[in-house]
Amino acid sequence: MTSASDIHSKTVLVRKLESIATFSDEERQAILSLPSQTRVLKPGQDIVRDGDTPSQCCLILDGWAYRYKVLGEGRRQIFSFHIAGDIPDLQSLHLHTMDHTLATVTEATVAFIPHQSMRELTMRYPSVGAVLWRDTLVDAAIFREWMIGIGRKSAFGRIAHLFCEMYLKLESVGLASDHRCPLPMTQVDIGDALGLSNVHVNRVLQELRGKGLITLRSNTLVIHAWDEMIQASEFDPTYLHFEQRAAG
Amino acid sequence: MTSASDIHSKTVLVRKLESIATFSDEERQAILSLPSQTRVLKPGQDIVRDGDTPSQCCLILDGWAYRYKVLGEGRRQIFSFHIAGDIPDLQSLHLHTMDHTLATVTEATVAFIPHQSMRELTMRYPSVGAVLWRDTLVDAAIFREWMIGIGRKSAFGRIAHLFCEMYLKLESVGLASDHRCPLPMTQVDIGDALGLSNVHVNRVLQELRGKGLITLRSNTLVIHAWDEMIQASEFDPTYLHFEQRAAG
DNA sequence: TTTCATTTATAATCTATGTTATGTAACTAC
DNA sequence: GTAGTTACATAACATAGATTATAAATGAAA
Repeated sequence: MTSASDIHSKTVLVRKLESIATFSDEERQAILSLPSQTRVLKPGQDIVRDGDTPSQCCLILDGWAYRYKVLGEGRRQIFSFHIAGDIPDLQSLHLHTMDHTLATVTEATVAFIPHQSMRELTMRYPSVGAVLWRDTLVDAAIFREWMIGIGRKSAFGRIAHLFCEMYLKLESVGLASDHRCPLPMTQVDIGDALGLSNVHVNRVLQELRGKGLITLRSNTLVIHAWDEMIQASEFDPTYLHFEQRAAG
Repeated sequence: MTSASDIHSKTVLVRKLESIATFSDEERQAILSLPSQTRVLKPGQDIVRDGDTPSQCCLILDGWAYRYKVLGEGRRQIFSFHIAGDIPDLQSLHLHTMDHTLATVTEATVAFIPHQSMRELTMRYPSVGAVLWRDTLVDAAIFREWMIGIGRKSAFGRIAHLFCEMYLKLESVGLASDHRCPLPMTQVDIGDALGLSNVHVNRVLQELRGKGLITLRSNTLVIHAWDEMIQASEFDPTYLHFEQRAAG
């Protein structure tokens, strides 16, 4: 639990938003000055539930989270995985009733920011509001890309695509490099995200390993053959809408 | 082709946005005063293409549109169907490169509104901007719901769910009532939206008819057994985030 | 070090849905 | 009114991935 003047927690937010936009110093400062309350949560713990009407949103500072909805007979669909810098329930700012649940994958440190403060920020700095809007639009673009996978790609292509996506998301905020990244979700989680059974996820993982494309051990993914992976999964990063920056 | 002072074209936009929000007279007037250029398009015509960087967005005045992306070997994933009042490419206001294509299903009348005018509107009336943002968030909520269907529901449940959703969307803007609505897409389109082959879509339609749940003829859908349909498809309209209005 | 729970691995069997093929009905365009 | 085109319907066969079952690793807890 930290005080409202804790600036460090929002640097991860600035870093994330700067992967899809640019800010002036004043805008950056306004984001860093947002009030927030930090908390550490256990793995597998719900943060906001389907049906809730939250009055704050949740910034991930460390660890992983995911969004899901449960159906009858134990079926579950996972919509997204989230990492440090993400605000996975930013949509609750304008959709007052949650239509799904947000939960932790790993132990996670999260900062809660009051909706009221977010609204004041977007009113005072409409250009920051536009970036937050943009962030929710990228979120939607990722949903569309997942729809393509679940609807029209093989299990092999789907899993390879997810791995490429997660690697690039982590790399874009400095949490991965050299085609190596953390990947803490279970095979059941991967299946529920991609519309597959855990058994079939396991089969495909063996296949990916057998072909020498990846290593996946102790929650660490290494992609050995990036080009083959993006080709096999028809991966094109356009949909992530990263801000283009001069290389260097 | 109409002049910039054509107010009637924006009344369908106001009607649509009032299905998910409320406006003051001044806000309503500001929306009606947006400049636009109207055009009539043939069925199956692309409006904005994957890779384009449009400087306007497209308001549907009449007819149906849909969004899709094509993969290799003729595979196609449809992301959404759109009706009068929708701005299917509103996301292009903040995502500058299209990551999919928008096209007409039927002959359609559309109004193009310059991004610049939309930006000015959101700057002058932040509350209107919030409603437009909200509209893109509902769009994303519908993507999530489709992911559930494609990932975790049977073909039967998916198709029934789509029919319930389209009926409610049309009803909410006064384009349907009595569980009867237009449904102009082909069985191939339905398959590409729900991750099914056209053959299987046909099988399931026969089954829906055989059980007396629906009639579907000449692009008109009638849902005879609403309760059974929503039960079979696990349909819960919360995700559409309609503005609650006092019944009357 | 043993216990308990979770995750991963693997095999055998089954099924929902895909694929291919063909015919018919409904529109469109002269 | 006929030709061409598109959409719908149906059958036979094929398969990707589901289901069920079991057990081996792994890791946390005591």
